[in-house]
Amino acid sequence: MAADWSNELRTKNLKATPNRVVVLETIAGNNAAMAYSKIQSDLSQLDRVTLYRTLNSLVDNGLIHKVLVEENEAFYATCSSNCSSEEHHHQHVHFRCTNCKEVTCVSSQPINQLEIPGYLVQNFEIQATGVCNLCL
Amino acid sequence: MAADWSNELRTKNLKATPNRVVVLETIAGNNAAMAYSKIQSDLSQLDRVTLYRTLNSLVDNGLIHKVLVEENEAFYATCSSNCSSEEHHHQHVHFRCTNCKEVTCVSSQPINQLEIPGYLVQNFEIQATGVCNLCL
DNA sequence: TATTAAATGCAACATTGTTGCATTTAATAT
DNA sequence: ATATTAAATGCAACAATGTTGCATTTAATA
Repeated sequence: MAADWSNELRTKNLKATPNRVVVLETIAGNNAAMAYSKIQSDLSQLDRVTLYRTLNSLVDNGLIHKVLVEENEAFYATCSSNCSSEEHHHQHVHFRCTNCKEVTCVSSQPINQLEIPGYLVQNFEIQATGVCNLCL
Repeated sequence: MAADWSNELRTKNLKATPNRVVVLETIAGNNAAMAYSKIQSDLSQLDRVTLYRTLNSLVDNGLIHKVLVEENEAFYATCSSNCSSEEHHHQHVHFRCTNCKEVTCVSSQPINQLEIPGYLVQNFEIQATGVCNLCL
């Protein structure tokens, strides 16, 4: 996606600090969603609290999204362009491969809208597990 | 669901200890999926490590399932009868209400199977956010 | 270049995850 | 009813992550 993270940050009214840019570059440079522990070890020079606050503000402002899988650890991936501070729209499936353990955002939109009678569905996401294309 | 948790436990080859029964009763007695912190405070007499191991083993053996929402905390709910140690099958949506903050398992099956070209999908679940029937 | 709101780094503490080990207990055989 | 045994428990201890406050630094702007 966006190579110029500084501009992306300013578009979201966030200061384009070196820390934020390197966090975005790190996550975007990962082929799959990136585990929190890997982000932290790859950026071990970065203060832990700063990373914590940076990730939160990037999620809050629609630049990255947080993927929760069955295990405990959170994964992060950069957002497509239609996310904002108000809402994250992900027309993809969060797929966790039981073989290689990678978590990838698969661009497949089998459902465009989820209807639940009596409920107002504002957002939804699908998490799938199985074997990914590379491991098959 | 099952009122006789002792038998349910033995069916899954787990010893029917008082601790496990009270954990199951507590979670089942909650109208919605129960936040970990609430489970712990409701069962504060229970050793924290025992609760941790109990929850894990109940999840592993298909008696409860773990629901992860966008926030950090895990929620737990009892399983329907078709779960096992091999696989959790949940023909429902995990719905988090942005108003009352409750996480409920909504029995709606808008999709029976998820197809992703090139991938083997073994299991999937849907997490939705919005406004629940009680808050509308 | 000066101003200022935001971001950072550090200390400190809270919560939850995790393992090892000695003790207790549920299930089973006798 | 009792003995046996594998599993469960409770406790200590430590690791990882979440979270806040505050003084200092810095990016954006005037």
